[in-house]
Amino acid sequence: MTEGPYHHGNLRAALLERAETVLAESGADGLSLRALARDLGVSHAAPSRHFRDRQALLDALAVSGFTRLNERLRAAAEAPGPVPARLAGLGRAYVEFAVAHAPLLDLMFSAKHAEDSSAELRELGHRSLDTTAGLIARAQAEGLVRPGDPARLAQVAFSTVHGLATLAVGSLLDDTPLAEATDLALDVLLTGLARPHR
Amino acid sequence: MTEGPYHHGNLRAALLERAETVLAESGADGLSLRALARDLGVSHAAPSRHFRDRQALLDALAVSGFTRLNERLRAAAEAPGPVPARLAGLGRAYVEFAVAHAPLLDLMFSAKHAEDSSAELRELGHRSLDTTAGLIARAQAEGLVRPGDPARLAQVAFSTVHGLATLAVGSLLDDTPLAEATDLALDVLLTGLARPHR
DNA sequence: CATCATTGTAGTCAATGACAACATCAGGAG
DNA sequence: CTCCTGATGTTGTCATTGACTACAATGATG
Repeated sequence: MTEGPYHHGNLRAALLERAETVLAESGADGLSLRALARDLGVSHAAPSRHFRDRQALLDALAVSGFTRLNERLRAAAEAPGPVPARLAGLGRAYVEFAVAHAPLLDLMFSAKHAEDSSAELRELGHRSLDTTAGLIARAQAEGLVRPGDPARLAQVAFSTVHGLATLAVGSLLDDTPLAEATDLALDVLLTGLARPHR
Repeated sequence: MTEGPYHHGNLRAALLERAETVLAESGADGLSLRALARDLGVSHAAPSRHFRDRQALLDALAVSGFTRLNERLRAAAEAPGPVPARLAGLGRAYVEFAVAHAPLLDLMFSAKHAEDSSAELRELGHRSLDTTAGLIARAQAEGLVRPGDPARLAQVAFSTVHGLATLAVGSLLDDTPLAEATDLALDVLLTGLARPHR
């Protein structure tokens, strides 16, 4: 009404940034395009210039989330040290990220994305799996992990940590400290993946 | 307008039944109290007599889902046969249920429930874990599973199958048949849980 | 300077959740 | 039998929201 230039300057980025905050605080259900516009001091229809509809914004958030997650995972996978320790680090990194950004993870794995961005999200999800599969393949080469398609073993590893994060967010771990539950899960997982000796 | 007795007779049950169908077909986001009322031929405010608000209906659906899931799990746990086979059956039963009722599972584990029903949901979630823990304790008694708090080992087992179901629903298993992914995950899990020989 | 795609605004519509006031019905108290 | 009362359903209304349309300001480009 009273101030500011006609054009915001970088509304798209501002929308995404504000949306991330709201998502973290109130979950995806609490995200309203009009509320975002109000927060940023623009008109209620301005967001539509950057996101076709609400779902498009949610999709963009999911993409951003996967990108950041993949960076973390790659960093963990490329850390120095023996391969099994790196695998465990990868798992811990995933659980930490998932619990710290629970509503975002929900978005990332929720199955209701537009057809086109769905392809991109699958692609990004695969990158997470590929990172894990790469490390598993390396462990196999060192004779530390059972033989088998690394991609499929990565699915199993991923399932374990993702499920654990879900339980944690859902308050189903009770008084078990998350770190302890994570360590136990990773121990069971890595033991199960290990090459059967003898 | 033109027909039917003033009182529906069993609106609450009818709402829940219809809501389950809509949930399965369109997900939780597609659930509208007014649409339900239209479907059942009652006025738009009638549902409010049975569910304080939309969330209360979703909570009731989640409770119903957990109850049915627990029945399935109990049946699998009490099936005849050796304990390890029953553990695997329990896992398969979970994955099947989760994939067949993906939006319902989302609801059950989504963290945005009213404070009071949240307690009931946690309680029901624990029953699932307890069923698993009971079977694990039995396996420990037979010397088949590593020592340790059965409740915590059950958390790990639960994580694995729940995460696997999430991956499957999110189309992240690619062309891997779900049954094969499940078998592999259960093999890794049960191997990891097994008592370390020697 | 003139043009025009981009970006933002103002106005509108239908759908929805929530609420309030009123209507109907069933069953018990007297 | 009559009256009362609580449970259940209806009608009316409001604010919020997503989506759409027409219009306005901006600034890049020729």
